[in-house]
Amino acid sequence: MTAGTQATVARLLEDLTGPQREAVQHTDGPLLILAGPGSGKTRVVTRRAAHLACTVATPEQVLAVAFTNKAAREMQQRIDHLGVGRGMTACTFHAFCARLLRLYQARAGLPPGFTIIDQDDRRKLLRKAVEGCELSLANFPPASVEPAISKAKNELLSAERFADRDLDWQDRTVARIYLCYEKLLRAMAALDFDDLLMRAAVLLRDDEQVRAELEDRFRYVLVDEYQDTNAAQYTVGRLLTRQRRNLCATGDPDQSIYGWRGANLENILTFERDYPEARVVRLEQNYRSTRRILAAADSLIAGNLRRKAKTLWTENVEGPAVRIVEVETGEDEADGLARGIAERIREGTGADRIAVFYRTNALSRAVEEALMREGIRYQVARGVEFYNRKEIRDILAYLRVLVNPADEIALLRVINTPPRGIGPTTVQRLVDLATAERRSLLELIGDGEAVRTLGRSAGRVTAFCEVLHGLRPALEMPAPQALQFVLSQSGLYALYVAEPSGEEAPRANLDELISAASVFQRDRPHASVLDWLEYAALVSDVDSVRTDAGMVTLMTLHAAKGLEFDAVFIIGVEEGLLPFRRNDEDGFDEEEERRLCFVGMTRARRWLTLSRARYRVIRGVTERTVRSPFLNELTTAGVEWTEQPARESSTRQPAAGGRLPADIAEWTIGTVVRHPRHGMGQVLALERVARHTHVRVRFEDGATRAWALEFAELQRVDFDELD
DNA sequence: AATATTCCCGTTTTT
DNA sequence: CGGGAATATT
Repeated sequence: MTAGTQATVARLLEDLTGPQREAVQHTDGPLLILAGPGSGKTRVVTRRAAHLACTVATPEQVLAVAFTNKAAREMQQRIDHLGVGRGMTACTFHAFCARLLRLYQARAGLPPGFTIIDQDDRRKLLRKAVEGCELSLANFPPASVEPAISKAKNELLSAERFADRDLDWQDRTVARIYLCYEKLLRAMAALDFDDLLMRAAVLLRDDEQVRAELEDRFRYVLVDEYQDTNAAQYTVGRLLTRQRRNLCATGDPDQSIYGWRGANLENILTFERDYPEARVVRLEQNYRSTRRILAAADSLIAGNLRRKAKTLWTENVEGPAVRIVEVETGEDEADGLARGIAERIREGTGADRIAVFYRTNALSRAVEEALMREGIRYQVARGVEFYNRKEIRDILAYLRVLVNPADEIALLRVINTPPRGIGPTTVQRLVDLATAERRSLLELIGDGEAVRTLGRSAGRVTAFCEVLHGLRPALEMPAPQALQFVLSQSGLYALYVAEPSGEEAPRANLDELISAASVFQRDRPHASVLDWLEYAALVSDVDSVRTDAGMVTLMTLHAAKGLEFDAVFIIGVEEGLLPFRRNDEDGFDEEEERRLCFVGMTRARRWLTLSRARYRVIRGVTERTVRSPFLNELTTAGVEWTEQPARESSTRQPAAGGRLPADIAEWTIGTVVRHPRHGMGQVLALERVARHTHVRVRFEDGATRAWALEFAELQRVDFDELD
């Protein structure tokens, strides 16, 4: 070891605690790092990667796999920052598998230029598959078949093998749909997200040579967020490290929040059984949160049974109380939140150090409005929404057709976008003809003779074909130029940008897409349009969240994993919302919901507020809510409950001797009420009489009384006030 | 064929 | 409430 290397190694081990240092210095053999929130895991992982790269391996031999693009990018940046380890691979599982499959495309039995389709396209295809099986879409909604097929793929069950098993009628039907769906995928040379993992896993499993090559290339493999791996990912990790067994898994069972996507908590819980010789390092000291926040989070997660017991501790200060705020309505909640944030900012916390988390994206709206009213700048992490915009999908579809002529979904999308007079009838005739002659649509469109049979529309189809042909040069261009070129030559520019009466948004979105492509191309100068498409298929909007932009960040609890903020507000902590419950749902997992809440809470460094509204507008209807059981589980002393008064509102009249509802929606049949003289009762009916609403109540004494709503001396009694 | 309208659906989280 | 698909209209 040279003196320079020695100095570097010393620097990598600087300011680490005992367990951290142990993990960083571990080189050969399996390693499990059980890392609690805020325990410096990323630091350990990146230092370890760098340490490997300057002691026992070259950077090229180290592979770090993360779960999200955001995590992968952060890892890459921090490794780069350490100055050693440039040339290391850090990417998501899906990206890694996609790259693998491109590299060994022929050996994997895949067509060149295969398309990666997203959930939307997958739904469309699934729909087609259901129809192809002559089943009713009502009985087999694609959205309900999807999880079954996804699960099968996660378990490396091909359609054939799936169909081979002993199945009940329901599953046999799913098997038929699965087979048909696979046929459609093959026909359009496409893979869905699950295929990427499955095909890569199968390739590694069945192709000795490929595996040997990869094992030789990647000698040290690091899998972050191991608790979120599904069976296919688990297999990839295992197969990649079969000879050397240099698999380092890091994670925290208490932060497993992707069970709904097939993640198997068992993978991390049984790591020690899979790798009996594994070294296990526990990182339990928290450097992030105050004692009170940590204690509250710990008291919550203690309610879970399926976990590895762990003792979180910190030397940090006790800090301000964790606040639980209960308010009347979702609007009150948002208002109070905005005021709370404004106060934080006034007291000196930077806006970019503040975040609002919620269970579902739908909750962001009220918050956005309130923040706008307060004049607070914010950014919303919107998942895949950006890539679902019509204009974005349109332009990507053009590129897809160019790259993969078999991509029929993309072709059908662009054939009449912008409108060029090729209507459903013509399209149907083309599709039928293609099916009958067993030719691809694109081929057919380029066949003058076949097109001529279309009669009047023939000219338009030919014109479209020429447009496509004219777009071909885009394939040779850098991504941003290719996008520009397609935009102008396809007619999309005229449709979305030049259109004087058009909206602003499409233009801005297209601009954003092009600048994203520029950034991509700048970082990867040799990347092709195909690479860009692959990248675009595997990213989400969450990946572009900046934490240095002077803005408050709004995001889902899922997107919050791996981040930290000085002040965190979690809203909508209500039964059914957090924990989230669907009426019929079988897959409900309360422990996972609890972990989700735990993840959110442990993002906070100093201030943590959880709030809940008694009434919330859900799908346009005001509904009563019930306090989340999770709030009741925060039993530590450092938690402070607050009742926030309803905001002043012109619609809310002061009640005579009681609290009057803001509107009738607050009073539903069955609402429990208290009357100053008659005692407790329950609302029997609400009826409109002339310009008044009458409320009819049955009291404990058995009597039924009725008043006009504005004169009733009734006070609503909330569930949680009853004991 | 394109646009306007209605209606009906479902309704989480992300690669 | 809001998006998408089916239906009506121009």
